[in-house]
Amino acid sequence: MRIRATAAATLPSVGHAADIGDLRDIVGFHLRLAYGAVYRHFAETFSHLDLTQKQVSVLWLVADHPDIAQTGLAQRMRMDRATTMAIVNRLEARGYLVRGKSATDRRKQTLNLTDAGRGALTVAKAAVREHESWLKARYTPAEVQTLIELLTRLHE
Amino acid sequence: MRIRATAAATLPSVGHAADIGDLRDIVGFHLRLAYGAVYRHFAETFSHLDLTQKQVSVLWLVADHPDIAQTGLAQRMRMDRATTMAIVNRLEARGYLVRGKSATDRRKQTLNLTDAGRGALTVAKAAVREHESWLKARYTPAEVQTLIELLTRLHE
DNA sequence: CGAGAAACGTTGGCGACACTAACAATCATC
DNA sequence: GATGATTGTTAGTGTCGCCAACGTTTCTCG
Repeated sequence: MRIRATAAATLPSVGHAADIGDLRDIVGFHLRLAYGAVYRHFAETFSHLDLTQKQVSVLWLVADHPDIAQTGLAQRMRMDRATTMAIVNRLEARGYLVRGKSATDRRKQTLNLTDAGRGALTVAKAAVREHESWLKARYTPAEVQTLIELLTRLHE
Repeated sequence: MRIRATAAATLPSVGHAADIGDLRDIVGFHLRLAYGAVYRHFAETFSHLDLTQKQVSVLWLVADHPDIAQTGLAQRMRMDRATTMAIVNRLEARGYLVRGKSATDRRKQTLNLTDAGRGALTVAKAAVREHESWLKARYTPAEVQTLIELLTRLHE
């Protein structure tokens, strides 16, 4: 991700009146914009950690599921096997997790966090909480539940 | 995007029981999964057209706003100027839109659809309708409204 | 049991995008 | 009229999604 503390925005600021016509009725359009906004804020919040959403999710899942295989990760995150490889490689190179041999199935490998990985995850979780409260600030608790419920129907 | 009619999925199918632990409470996580699911379905629906969400959105917006400048597009779609360039270049290369000189401001350029672009948009809009009904099939009309409303708060 | 099918990890390649950084031309403003 | 901002542009980097193909290992089924 490589986020700098940066200035020099090339992203034109929107003066709050950009009409988008019929596009306003397209759920997919709003989903994309919302995703983009959240993605950007996440990147900001994590600029000091140099971690992406994906990377944090992987650390998180590996912590929750020791000895998980790459395929398990891929399933839970709806990722391609190849993409999973790339992410695991990156995290392994940074010393946040290690691959091991599976005892039960020699095709598989186990994934586990290192101490450094656990440390990074702890810091990352704090940042996630911050990010989430930025996000949730626009909603009542009930609305948050509704939103999660509605989004879940989309990916289940 | 380059979508083939394809077989040979490298994306492991998920057997509907993938537990994700605490991650279940993270709005951002659901948003990412939902976005991914919608993105994938969109790509499928548009495989015969070879158009991405972004490209369709740009065609749509240019049709609604003749003579719009690239900055206008970028604002409405929350895109980087550089990214906007890339997309406009692609669409121009395919003969779907043309750049022209602005009469009022010689820094700006006007964007307009060609006949081919209008034709593509017409077909694309039909595909969008199909895509949207796939998406909306999981919701009541009221829920659709709620979802749009909640998502809008995230990007406005 | 043994052969073929399936799963797992791996690699390489392509395309889409986001973001940065820097530049020239053109306004806008004082 | 000089200064600073805006617009389009190019170039580069990094993330990620998907496909294709391969070797190893396991499963399935005749």
